[in-house]
Amino acid sequence: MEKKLPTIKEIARRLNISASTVSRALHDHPSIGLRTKMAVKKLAAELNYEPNQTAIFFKQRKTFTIGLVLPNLREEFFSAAINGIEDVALDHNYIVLIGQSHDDLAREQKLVETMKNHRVDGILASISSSTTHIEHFEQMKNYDIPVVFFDRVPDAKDIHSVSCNLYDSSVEAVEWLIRNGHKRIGYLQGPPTLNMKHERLDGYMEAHKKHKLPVDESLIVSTNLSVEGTRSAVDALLQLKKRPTAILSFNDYVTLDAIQYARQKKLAINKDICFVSYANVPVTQYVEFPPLASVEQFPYDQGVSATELLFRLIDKKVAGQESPYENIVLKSELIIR
Amino acid sequence: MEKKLPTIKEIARRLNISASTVSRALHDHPSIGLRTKMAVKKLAAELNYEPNQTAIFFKQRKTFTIGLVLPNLREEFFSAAINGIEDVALDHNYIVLIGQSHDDLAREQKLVETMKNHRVDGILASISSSTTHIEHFEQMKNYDIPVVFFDRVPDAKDIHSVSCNLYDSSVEAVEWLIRNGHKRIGYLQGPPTLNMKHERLDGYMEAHKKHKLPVDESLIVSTNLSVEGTRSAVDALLQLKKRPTAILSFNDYVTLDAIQYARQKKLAINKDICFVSYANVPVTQYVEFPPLASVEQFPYDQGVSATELLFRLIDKKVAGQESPYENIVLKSELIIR
DNA sequence: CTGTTAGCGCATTCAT
DNA sequence: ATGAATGCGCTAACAG
Repeated sequence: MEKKLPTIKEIARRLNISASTVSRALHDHPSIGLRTKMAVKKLAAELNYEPNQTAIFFKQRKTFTIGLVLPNLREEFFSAAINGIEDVALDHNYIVLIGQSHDDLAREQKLVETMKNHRVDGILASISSSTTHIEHFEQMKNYDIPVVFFDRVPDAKDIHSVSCNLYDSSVEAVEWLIRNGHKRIGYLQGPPTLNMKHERLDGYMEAHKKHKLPVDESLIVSTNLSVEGTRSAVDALLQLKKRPTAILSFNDYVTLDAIQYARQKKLAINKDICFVSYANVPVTQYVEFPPLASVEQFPYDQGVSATELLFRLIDKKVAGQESPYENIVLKSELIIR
Repeated sequence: MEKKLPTIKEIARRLNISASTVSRALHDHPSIGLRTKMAVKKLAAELNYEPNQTAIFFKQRKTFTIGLVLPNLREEFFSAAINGIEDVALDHNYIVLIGQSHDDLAREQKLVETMKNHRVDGILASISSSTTHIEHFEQMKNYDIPVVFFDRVPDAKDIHSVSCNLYDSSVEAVEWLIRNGHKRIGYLQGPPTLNMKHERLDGYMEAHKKHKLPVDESLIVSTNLSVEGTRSAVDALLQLKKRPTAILSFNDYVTLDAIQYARQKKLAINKDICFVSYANVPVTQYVEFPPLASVEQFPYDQGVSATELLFRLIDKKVAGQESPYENIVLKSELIIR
């Protein structure tokens, strides 16, 4: 049975006044007689009247909803980011529509499309590893839906973004390894789509340069982030005649797989081979051999910052102003255990 | 600058026909002349016309949105559940509004309220550990918004739910410990709000009974799931004159904290003390001393099942039928490493 | 085959 | 101080 919620009209009918009077009374409009105002409020309370937000959204052409598109929620990095996003959104009386791309471009496109259909007021996105172009996001300009990328930011101009600068920490991480006596340091990078800014690699190079260490190209390998991809990449490093004594790797998840594999290959972790990584996810505290150091990327703060930026864009949009592209860069921090 | 998207009216105006004709043409209504139909479709394509879904939602009194309220996303259990939920939702062309209660009743209430304001078509919920009543969910009946609880299901009648039966697996888990020679088995339970069905405890008792082992009340302790809560609970067990040789504990997260604490206390894990747990979360594969066994609760399947049930309720609602309360119970499974 | 009318729930402009 | 009229974008009942 469809229940019928009381509407402003129903109240008007019962009181023999017009709907607009009811509307104004409810909004404490100054030019409403106290008597009628009281009567309206009283009846509204009795009937448990609540304005139908969807009607209001429809009229105002706003939904008080933001869309969040990200690769997955499994990684603690993203769930931490959501905490920041949700906190800011709730402060603004907004709520979050969520969608996981599972690193699949087609799914990401479908999600963006669906969110557009729902007329979200803005979109936050961290792109999938298979995202080779961002037309689906750029389309949003036609609908006046601002998009802010965070963490996994595409290599494009004319976008808004929030991310951590990994260059400095990368230099620092590699220098730390060098100071600890390592001379052959492998670099296990992620898939090309996620390496577009080369910050990690540039940092790796710079540290070598500063310490006058030659860079051996064969020490640089890639994984698509899958367990198998990581294993074969690590395998390539271990097969080398002169194998590395340390590996800088894309993120903690990859590193855990890498460490597991190295152990299977009977290497003594932190002795035969050391690992330094990115993300600094909390679960690593429970594992036997966590990376010796990891670059904290402050997911919560990125989430907060991205969402705040998005709200600035939304506010400007309703004010009819153009916004210059903003690319906020936060600092990262090397955490040594 | 507010862009103006083409509307059905605009098309009508340009073609000097009525809006309803345009609407029908776009929907391939049978009784529309081929010529006008083509003309409409052609112009619509040229203008990149897309129906304004929010208007349609408004008219149909549906939002194609479901609300998901859960304690947090950090636990892999919940993020796995979301995968199931999202997959089913997307199949139905629905999208998911998300909200984390962070185990705070007030926040849970606010989230439910907000989702109601957004007129979600249904709500999926896993209650917070501080949820002592469910009035805020029951209120949803007044708005014809069906609610399905999953995993953390409140102890109430007249609700819909999907959960795992933990009784059998609990018996099995404890019996497994007993068969492995343990005679004093501690039980580290969660907060009272999450133990309402006592399935774990009943199973624990039953296994003792079957094997004619006495149950020592002092072996049963509780944690509020915080690290400190878990530590002091474990501490209580370790302080006992006759300390347990094994502990059955609320879930893997609690267990990881418990194990960490036991190690700090210089106990040899799996020798001085063994752990068996619930949830079987994947991260445990990376840790040095995972629980020896864990009860798989199939979060993905729970998510799928709960969402399917929710859609059945939504469909019946639009068909104007009453639905009997459904409480789906899935099997759990003890996974031994 | 197509147009006219009405209405979803609300806010707002223009009258009175 | 209040009511009538209008419109947001779309669909559908009713009329030709």
